[in-house]
Amino acid sequence: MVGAWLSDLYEKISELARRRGFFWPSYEIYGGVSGFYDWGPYGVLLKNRIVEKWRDYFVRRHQEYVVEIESPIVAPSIVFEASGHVEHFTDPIVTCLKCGRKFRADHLVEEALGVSVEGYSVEELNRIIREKDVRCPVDGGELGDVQVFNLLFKTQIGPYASDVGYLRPELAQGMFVAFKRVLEAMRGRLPLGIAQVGRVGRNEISPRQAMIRLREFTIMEMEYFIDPKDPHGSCPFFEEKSGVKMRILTYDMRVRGEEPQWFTLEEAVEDKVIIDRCLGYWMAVGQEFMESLGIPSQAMYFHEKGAHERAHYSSQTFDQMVKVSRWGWIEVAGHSYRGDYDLSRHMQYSKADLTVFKPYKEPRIVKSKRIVVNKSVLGRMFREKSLKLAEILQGLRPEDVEEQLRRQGCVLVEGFKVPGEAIEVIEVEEKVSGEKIVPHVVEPSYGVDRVVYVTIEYAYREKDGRVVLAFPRDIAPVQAVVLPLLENDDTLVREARLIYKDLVREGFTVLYDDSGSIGRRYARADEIGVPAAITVDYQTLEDGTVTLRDRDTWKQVRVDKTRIADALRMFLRGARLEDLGTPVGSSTQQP
RNA sequence: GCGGCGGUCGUCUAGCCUGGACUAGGACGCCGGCCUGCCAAGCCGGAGGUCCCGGGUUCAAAUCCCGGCCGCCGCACCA
Repeated sequence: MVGAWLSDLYEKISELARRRGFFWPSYEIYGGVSGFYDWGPYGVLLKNRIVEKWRDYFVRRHQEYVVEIESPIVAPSIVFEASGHVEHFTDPIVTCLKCGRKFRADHLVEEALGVSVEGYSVEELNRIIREKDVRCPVDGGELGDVQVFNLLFKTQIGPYASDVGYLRPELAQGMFVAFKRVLEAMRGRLPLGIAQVGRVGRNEISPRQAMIRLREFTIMEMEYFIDPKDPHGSCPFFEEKSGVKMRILTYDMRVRGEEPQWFTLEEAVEDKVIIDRCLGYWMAVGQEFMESLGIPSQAMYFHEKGAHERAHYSSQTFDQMVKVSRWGWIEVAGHSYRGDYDLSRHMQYSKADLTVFKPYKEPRIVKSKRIVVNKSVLGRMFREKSLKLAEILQGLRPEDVEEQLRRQGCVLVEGFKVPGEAIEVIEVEEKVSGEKIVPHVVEPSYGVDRVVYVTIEYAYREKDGRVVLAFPRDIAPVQAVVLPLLENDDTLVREARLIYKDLVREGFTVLYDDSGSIGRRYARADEIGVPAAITVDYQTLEDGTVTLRDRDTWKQVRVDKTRIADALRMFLRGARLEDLGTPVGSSTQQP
């Protein structure tokens, strides 16, 4: 019974979503294109509130260290060459000419021949397949040529075809490329979190599962830059969350066939289940963030990826999983330890200095040797060769120069003898006040569309044959509905319109509804998850109070209309209904 | 991309097998009016359909055939 209910929960939600305007497949009037979804009016409101909640948990509460930026969707190809996506986001695929099935060419060759072909080019894979006569593992059919599937959306920047651009498949590169600027703006200190919310594109081969797997979607992501040698200083808020409990399934546990286990953050880090304090901290924040959206902690766990399952940049990754009715456990976030891979690669490709200066507590005196070239002597001796020679001499190791001078009184360079009077090695004392380090990065990255979907799924209730979306009050797309008890009484209608306008002026997202019976209107509002209903009735005309109804209990209290905005604000923050006014007797069944 | 199943007002669906009387019917929802003193009540009226798209067979196609698109399931894929 429960299974049957669960299995069509997805159907019910997509039907509701289309009917009431939460989401639907894009380009419907042209037949649709898979992998693209529109968010409708209430979907956008809900999504915005969830994004705002994420900002609150990840950015605002850590504003001393975490800032948000926005960077472009399109990047020049070099960015994704540096990031490794041009190389690694590409799969070599072969098609069986007999049955049409597609396979990863490298996997097939490795399985068939038992040798590693990692890093082989398409041509090499093709040659091996022909030489060794690798065939379709299903029906033994001959294989076609190896093709390359790159999941990056490719485009062109400006009028020249040679200016290749790509749509970003993740936000991270935007933060890495802008790292130097943001660090400067944040006065050069670590730890530094750079967050971003934005659209990305991945040209999936065959996306399905509604908005669980899309070709274009929104990510909420943070790159948290730390000094790897200072695990404690990198996570100054660790203690606040050290008791947060998370269900974790490590790779080893998975191999042994075990179930996820509960760990406090502190245990997980101490037991080395999580390799880094910051990684663990942000997982704990992520756990609380998802719980604040109404996802129970039992319906979540963190799934550690094995070495071969991880992305090319990661040394540990946990997927944050949430259970949904139709597809079982799905990934809503990835929590990765990216090390210094990305910054190092961008330093290499851009030649920019992306290091962070880490001051010592006390400046250190460092003695070092330096080569001093006497250019006037050198110039007189070697004339036009002297500039070139000076450059080479400066590049030598001081110790080697010293050694040569001591042994033979001169330095041999390019076949020339440079005598002692033209070059000497001196010892200098330098005050060094710090060192340059390449920060490591911890990355929590959320797929917004999936998060919104699971939020809807966990908010879905059926009550007396009616559908209620019981969103947590503070993320409900619409916060209140204002209703005159009867639609044909001008006095009630006028009063309700005034209250509606007042609430709009106060900054709330509010509906006004006077069409149909009061019960129908409550039901309509419940269906899109409006947490509060404010009804103007005949008592309002007498004593100026209105009723405030709780979507989840259907209980009502009377509140003075002049205080309704405050009461609503408190209600949305989680105040108990009973504390906001005087109870209305069970009014539902009165004759 | 392969295989299976499916696609009809906003939504859910009847009709399809067995081609024609289908001017594609119903329910819910939506809009307007009446009624209604608190949980999808009732009455009247109304709007709303490329029967997924294209081609074919036929005197005649929502219905049969082929191709495509989209969806679901399985396989493959998912840095």
